[in-house]
Formats: sequence, C-alpha cells, structure tokens
Amino acid sequence: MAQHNLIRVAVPVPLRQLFDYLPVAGPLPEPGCRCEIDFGNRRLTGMVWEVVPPGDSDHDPRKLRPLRQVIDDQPVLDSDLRELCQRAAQYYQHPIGEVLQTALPVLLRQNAPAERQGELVWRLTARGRFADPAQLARAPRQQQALVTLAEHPRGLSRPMLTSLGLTSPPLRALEKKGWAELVQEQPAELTDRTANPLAEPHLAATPEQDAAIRAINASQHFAPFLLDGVTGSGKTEVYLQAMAHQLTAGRQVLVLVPEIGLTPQTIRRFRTRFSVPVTVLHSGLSDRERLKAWCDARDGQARIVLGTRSAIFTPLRHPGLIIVDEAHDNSFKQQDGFRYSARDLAVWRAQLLDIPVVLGTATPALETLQQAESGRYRALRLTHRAGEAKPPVIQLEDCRGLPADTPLSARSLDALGTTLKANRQALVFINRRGYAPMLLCQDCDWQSECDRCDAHMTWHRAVRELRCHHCDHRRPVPARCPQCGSQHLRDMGAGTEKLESLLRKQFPDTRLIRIDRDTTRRKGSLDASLEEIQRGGAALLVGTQMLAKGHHFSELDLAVMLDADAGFMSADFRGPEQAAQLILQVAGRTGREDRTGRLLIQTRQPDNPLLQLLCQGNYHRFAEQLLSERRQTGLPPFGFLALVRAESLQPQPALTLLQEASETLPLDSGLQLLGPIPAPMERRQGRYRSQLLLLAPTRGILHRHLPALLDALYAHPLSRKCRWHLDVDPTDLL
DNA sequence: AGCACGCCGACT
DNA sequence: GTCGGCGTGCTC
Repeated sequence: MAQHNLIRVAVPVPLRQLFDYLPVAGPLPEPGCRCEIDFGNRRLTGMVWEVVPPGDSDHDPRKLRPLRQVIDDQPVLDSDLRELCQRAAQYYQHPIGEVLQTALPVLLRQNAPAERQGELVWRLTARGRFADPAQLARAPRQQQALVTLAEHPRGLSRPMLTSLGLTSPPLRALEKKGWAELVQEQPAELTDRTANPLAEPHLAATPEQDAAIRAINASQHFAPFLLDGVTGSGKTEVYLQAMAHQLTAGRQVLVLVPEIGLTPQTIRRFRTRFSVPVTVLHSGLSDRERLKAWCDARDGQARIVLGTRSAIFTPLRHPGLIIVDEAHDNSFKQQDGFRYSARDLAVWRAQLLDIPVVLGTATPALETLQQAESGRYRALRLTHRAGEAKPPVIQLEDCRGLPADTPLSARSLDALGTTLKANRQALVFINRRGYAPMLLCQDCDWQSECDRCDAHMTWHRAVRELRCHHCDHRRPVPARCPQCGSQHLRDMGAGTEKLESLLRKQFPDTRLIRIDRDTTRRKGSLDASLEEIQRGGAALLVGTQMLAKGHHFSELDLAVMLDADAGFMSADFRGPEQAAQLILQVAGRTGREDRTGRLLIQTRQPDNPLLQLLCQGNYHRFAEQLLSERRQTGLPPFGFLALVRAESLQPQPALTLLQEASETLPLDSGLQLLGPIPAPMERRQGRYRSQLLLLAPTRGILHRHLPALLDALYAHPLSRKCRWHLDVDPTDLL
C-alpha cells in the first residue's frame, strides 16, 4: 500500500497542538500555505505547518482524514514569520492556531486570495483628459471633480475621494459624458528601490545623535539597541537617519509605535522626510485596505511600514531595520487573547531576520534597562535636549493639608495664573475622567457602587449619568439617595470634568481645552482640539494621559499633575515604575528651546524618597533604586512571572480551579506560588476573578512547569465553568 | 471554541 | 408521548 507523507496542520481552535491530515492529489503543499480541512463536523481554514514522513503521526493512521483543499500555491507566511509564531506560541503557551489568527489579516484567516485586489478607482478617460474644465462652469461640482481627477492620473479610490470632498453624483455625471470611468486599479510598478529616499535633507545631528546613528548604521546583522534619550533629545532624528541608511540600500523599515502614538503628527514627520511609500497600519483600515497594506509590505512596495502592536507580524520582502518607539509603553503588550509583547517579539524577529532593532524611549522599562546593563542590548544615550533647551524643573507640591473638595492647591493655581498671564499655555493632568469618581449619601452609608463590579460608579455630570469605568454600566444620576431617600448626595474626588468647570470659574477669560476619552469620542475631534492648541496663545489644557503621550505642544510652559503619586502606593509592584514614566512624559511636554518647562506634582507624600529622586529629573538614578529593590525581592527583571487568571459567576469555582491545578505542580519545582487569591478587584462585569502568580528565579524553571500546569487546567472539570487564561510576563497584576 | 450526544423536567 | 435544558467528550 502506498505510504503518504502527512500534513501537520495548525488549526484555529484553542488547543495547543497540531493536527495531522492526509495530502490531496498533486504536489505536496509547502508549509505556510493555507488549507481547507474537515475538523470534527466543521470546515475550517488551517495552515500547513509541516510535512512529515508517513507513520510519523502518533494519531491512529486509519483515522486520518484528507485535506479538503490547499488554498495557496505560495506560503502566506514566510519561514521567518512561521518561526516567530512558533516561538511565540511556545513562549506564551498559546494555541498555535490562535497565534496565526493574530498574525494574519482578517481576510486571510478565511479563504481570500493573498493578493492585492485592484481597488475600484475613478479616473479620467482619454477624452476626459483633454476636456476643458471651463466648459463645466455651470456645474461646479463636476468641474471640481474633473480637475481633481486630472491631478491624480492613477485614479482615486472611494476613501480618497471622500477625503478630498468629492461625492458620487458629479462623478456619475462625468461618466455619462464619457470623461470619467470606474476601473480596477493598476498595481503600482515597483519603485526604484535604491533611488534617493530623501525628500528633504536631514537635520544636523548632535555628537550624541551622530554616535547613535553611526552605531546603528554600522550593524550588518542582528543587533539590539536601546536608544535611551531624554524627551526633546531628538530620538526621532536618529530613527530618520537610520531609516534613510536602510532605504538607500533598498531595504524596508518597520516602525512600531504605541496605540496613542499613531497620530497625524508622527505620520507627517515620516512622509515629509522621505519620498518613498509609507504604509500606515491604523485601526481605521477596512479589512480590504489592511490586506492591501499587508501585500504592499510583503511585495516590497511599502518601504516604511508604520503600525501598532500587531504590525510586528507584517511580512517584509527586504527587511532592513525594526524600530520600536516609546518602547516602554504598555500598549505593546496585548491584554487579551494571545497576550504577547510586541516589544519582545520585535527583538526576536530582528534576530530571525538578522537585522538591527532599535528600542527608543526616554524612560526604559526596567526589563530593557537590565538587558542593556547585562550587555545583551547596546545602550545609546542621548542626554541633552536639542539646541539650548534645559531639562524641565520638577517640583513636589505638598497637598496633605488640602481640603478634600479642593483638587488644586493655592500654589498650583497661582502658577497656572502666572503662566496664563504671560500668554503661555499650561496643562492640568489628571488620569481620571468624569466629574467625580463617586457619589455618596451624607445621611446613610450609600455609595454609588456598580452592581456588577467591586468599584464605584463615576459621576459624569454633563450627561447626568453614573458610569462604571470597568464594565461601562450606566444609569441616571439619582435625585435622592436610593437607600434612605435623603436629598443630601455629594460627590467625592475629582476628574477631568470637574477640573474643567473649576478652572473655567477660576480663569473665565482663558481658552480651556479638555482632552479625554469623553471629549474625543467623535472621529477627528482629537485632531481638532490639538490644532486649537497649536494655534497658540494662552490656553489651559485639562486632560488624561491622552494629552501626555505622543503630542508636542510648542507653547506649553507648565504642567500640574494631580494624583501622580497613586502609582507609588499601588499594590502592583510596577506602580512606581509606571508612575515615573508617566511623570517624566508629562514633564517632557513642557518647555522648548529658550523656555525652561516646569512640572508641579501635587502629592500627599512629599517625603517619599523615590519621588524626590525623580524630581532631579534623573530617571536612571530612580531606575537604579528600583532595580536594586527588584533584585532583593527577586521580582522582574531578576525573576520571571506568569499569571493564571480565572473567573466564574460564583466566587468558588475559579478559586478551586486554580487551587487544584496549582497542587499538580511538584513541590520542589523551584517556583514560588503566590495564591491563588481573589483578584484585587474581585468582581468585575458580574464575574468573580481569582489569580495565581508564579515567580521563578530563571526563565527555564518557569517554562519547564507551564505545560503541565496548563494541561491540568484544561483537564480539570471546573475549567468549563470558568473562563481562564495564562499571562506570561504580565505587565498588569491588577 | 463549537458542536454532537445524552440524559432529565414541562408542554402540545 | 416530544422539545429542550446544559453537562461532557472530542476534534487529526
């Protein structure tokens, strides 16, 4: 009997294994090609992972089913990306099929062809090109359309037309005249890969920048760099010149930015410096646009690929360099499903591709810093701000004596007034939206609690609602106490909305711009607000971290931070680290060239030595302090963490599941078990959450025990009654 | 996950 | 007598 090779397939199901199939007639499929399979009684799209010799299956060979169909004749995932996915699946102990779902654009998870499908575009016909717009004097819309199309000989797609303010009726009218037509877009011809990529000259580099650029550009192979530069020191210029080096050599550059960092400002910066095609992967893309961008990168047409976390899986024809901007940012860690760190994957990918990778930040994560200190990453330091600019002054403002209903101290208000009077801008930062974080009854013990979460509902005064920020549950603000009927309800604490109204009263003649998730819900409203700020002149900005990240304000002299010290008291051991990163980020928003910026931190612990250290503006001394504490406690980066979370409708099942699964771990495993314990906010969205934290002195010890622990969890009868997941290297313990 | 099979309570 | 609740077993 003929012996067949077997096809080992990655299937999109939450199972940590591959499935073996018999081949179909014809040539054996290559790994990385998608295939259609019968799976149970369903039909799914899987991916050929490997081809193994006959008899290599540990599954009963008589029960093997044949593939239904091989979809691709070329792999949709090259061997580097397959290796990356394989390692990620192993490292995060996540089902390979689900890892692939993350790595592929939506359309390719199904059976869509992995080719750029020519978009439908409007363009002028031959006759239209010679038509005289003046003939359309009485049809201004058509005239506008004719002129616009003439400026874009390769055609305009629907979204581009919309952005240019053109609508369909005039186009249809031109079509009737035989001047315009709707056709399939022609794929752009490959640009000359080695043409000069610069659209404008580089800026002059400082000696520090120059050293960094040289070091990066000298790397012919894998080399991880930590580009450690204070705000305003010109990290971007280093990126740009390192990019230019790769582009000139005909290679592509992949740039990862935090979610919030993908702003028009950033994109514009790349597009004005370079004349090469820049592909931006942002959340607003449709599935089809995303596939097109993916194809452009794979085929080498996109020379610069700019995107958030998931862009780390973009295929590249001629990879030259990977850059991770604001590499400390937590948004590089996916917080649900396949919980990967795009920052760490970026380093792996660079290693697989044998190219340099640059992690840029003013406030490196302690993990990254430790890699640099141990010599695994090469540190490039930019210690000076460009030009004459001085580092911002950071001061602590003791507000222990401040009454509970007074969010801003007299000194803070004073400083704000002075800044505004000088016709400069000032920022009030508070990482809490809404009017007040809670409402309470003065006559009984009622508080505005969410009935699904162990949390208070925030009072949103303008919309007259109480909202839970954890489950988005909403209800009208009660006129009287729901418990005792008293009319004496009062609020406690302050959010952006209260700060706004307070400051409007205090500075009635000043422009005030509030920026938080509530004011920027509508598309484009963030851009509008930012433009309003850029217009210049005295203005007060009130906002959450949306304001702190990714934007530059040229006239901002002062920032006041409220509740910045919350992180220093957090139960999460990363609290101080993350708070410090945020504080320095806000401080960095202030001051420019000739003006020294100032940050006032309102705090209830002005004697906290860590906070005082931070006030010297020296993140490194602060970080050294934290690192030595971490070393003593064996916490990351000196220990290695994995977290199992479970949740259920009753408190008990989740806790029992974790308890009994943890008991399967050998006693001498070398793992330190913390828990299982109820999660810090035990009830959330109506579910009770528990967690089990594993801490190991080495990565090896941690990973040695994870597979068995997961097997125990999968096999446990309670695992069906609970939702649960594993988080390797969790960044958020709450 | 998803889907089938299987075994107990309230309906035409 | 059946419809359907969700416990549990399995997917090459």
